[in-house]
Amino acid sequence: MPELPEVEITRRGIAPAITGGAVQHVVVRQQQLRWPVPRRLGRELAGQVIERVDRRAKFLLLRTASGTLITHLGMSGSLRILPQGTPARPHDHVDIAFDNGQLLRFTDPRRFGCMLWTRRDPLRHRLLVNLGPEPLTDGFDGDHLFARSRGRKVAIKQFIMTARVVVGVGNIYASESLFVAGINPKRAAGRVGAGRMHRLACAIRKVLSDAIAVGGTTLRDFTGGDGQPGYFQLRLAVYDREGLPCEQCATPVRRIVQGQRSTFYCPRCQT
DNA sequence: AGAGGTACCTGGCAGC
DNA sequence: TGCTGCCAGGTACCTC
Repeated sequence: MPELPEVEITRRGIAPAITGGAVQHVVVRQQQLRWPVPRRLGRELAGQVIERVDRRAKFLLLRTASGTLITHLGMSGSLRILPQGTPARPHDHVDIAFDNGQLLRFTDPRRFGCMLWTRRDPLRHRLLVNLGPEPLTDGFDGDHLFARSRGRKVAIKQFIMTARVVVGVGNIYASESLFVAGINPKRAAGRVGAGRMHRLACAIRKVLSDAIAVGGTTLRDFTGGDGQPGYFQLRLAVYDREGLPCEQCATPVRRIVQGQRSTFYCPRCQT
């Protein structure tokens, strides 16, 4: 479900409800997520005040004075604020109850998400320490993409989905960004010139920030952290539009598979 | 070092 | 109606 915009929407949805709140107790119904939920999570969190809710890549960081909850929504996860006492439904794996009566509920049918705890600087955690720059901050631009891609034969689409290169570009927005930049997704990363890399970096920024501005892309049942469905669907130019006319030239949008993931592009506009 | 494939898991849907 | 097979937003980890 979530790409970076959806994770950011979730962060903005839950942060006002839980920042400054003290954790009353934690209920873990399903410990087997991507990695096991630590048994000590409830003990560590009980009584702690959430000082900030940060995001790094697609990880959400719930910071307290004694440690940080690191969570990821995987493919199908969501975090929502609910009133305490809301009955749990299937796949509601973790509840964090707050002393103000609120409940932060983690739901994840496919269980590719995670909930971990660290007492150390979370940015030095093994899952975060090797991540590339955030696409919406200053450390990311065309020069960075150009420098990192020289000599690389991997397809540009897979290159921009590599977390060590840049974080937060998932399967949907990779296709969309390449369409905006007019680059064929099959092109070797090392054979995209500096000017086009600049355009690509701009396209990634624009696609992601537009998606955040409209509340994420609605796919199936995505809902933001405030429980409001992401109804304001960003119109996607190519993703999931196989055979439909390109909005620029009317050529049918093509679907291919790269690295076992679907890619959509216009064979005429993207070279 | 880089490229490519596998693994984790469930649900929805098309096709028969 | 019910079965089978395929597809899905992510990413760590394995081998070659």
